[in-house]
Amino acid sequence: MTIDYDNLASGLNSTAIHLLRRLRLQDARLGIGPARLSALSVLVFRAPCSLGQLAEAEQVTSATMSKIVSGLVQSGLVKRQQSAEDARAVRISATRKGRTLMKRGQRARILDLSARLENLDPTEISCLQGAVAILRSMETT
Amino acid sequence: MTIDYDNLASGLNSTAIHLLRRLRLQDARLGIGPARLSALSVLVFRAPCSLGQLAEAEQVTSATMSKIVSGLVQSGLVKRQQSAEDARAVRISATRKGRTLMKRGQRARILDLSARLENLDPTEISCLQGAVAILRSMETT
DNA sequence: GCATATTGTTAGCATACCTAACCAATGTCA
DNA sequence: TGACATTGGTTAGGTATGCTAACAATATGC
Repeated sequence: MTIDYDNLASGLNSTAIHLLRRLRLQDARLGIGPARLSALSVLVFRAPCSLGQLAEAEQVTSATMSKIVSGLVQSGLVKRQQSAEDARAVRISATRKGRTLMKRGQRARILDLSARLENLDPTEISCLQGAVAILRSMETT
Repeated sequence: MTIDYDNLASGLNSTAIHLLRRLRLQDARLGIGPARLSALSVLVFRAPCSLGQLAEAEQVTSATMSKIVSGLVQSGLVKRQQSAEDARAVRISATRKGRTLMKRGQRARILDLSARLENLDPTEISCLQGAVAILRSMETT
């Protein structure tokens, strides 16, 4: 059996981009875009970290992450603090406002994507969960 | 059994954004980004269409799609033609160069994402294929 | 014929990505 | 100890991509 990897790759590209476009609409109501939300969730659900660590977790350059963080700081969702171990580095953590927004953000997702997920049967759900896990493991390969 | 829809939704968001970031790096070598590639693939693998139809297929506004198409036209990958049925409308189709690129693009994906897909076992592959199909059907819900 | 709806383009704005350049702090080695 | 290399982060410049608003041309329906 020949597996059409190209077709699958193309399908992943297209579904990913469409999914993000839909989520972008939802996120706009929170006044925050996908990149900022993704970075903020790392800080809220994992731990405060350095800018370089955050950039690595999010797979962008530190230049890009510096800008994303600046936007988050401006919105009062995260704060930059001088690192105790290294004077070059900064430690970035979520503010109370940022943590609250993540909770509200999750609520908004329930109304849209999660609601659509609820229309699926359990095999489809576990299929998606499996796909997420696979793609995650591929990220670290 | 309680399904954590929020966690799955969040996982889908995060894996989608990371996947696209990785693809963006690859696509830059082809001189085309994910949005243009997605639009081009609609024209190549489905059919030429109007700008509004393309915008709808890609779930963006016609203003956005006008810009994406302008970039594709500038790269010689698609062409705009006056519609025969409606003087307001344009008909957008892939050029030979655009069709060739889709083939070459697919080849380049083999070297990156497709290559990583090749490391997966068949159950993982069919899981991803299933996920793409599920997400596609969710798009039209 | 005229009011309204449709189609697509452009302007303006914001976000998100990159590379390049730069500076300060830290680490390494003779 | 000091010269040099590396690290960490910021800013500038540029491109792409998303939106809304405004507009012109065309199509539709009364």
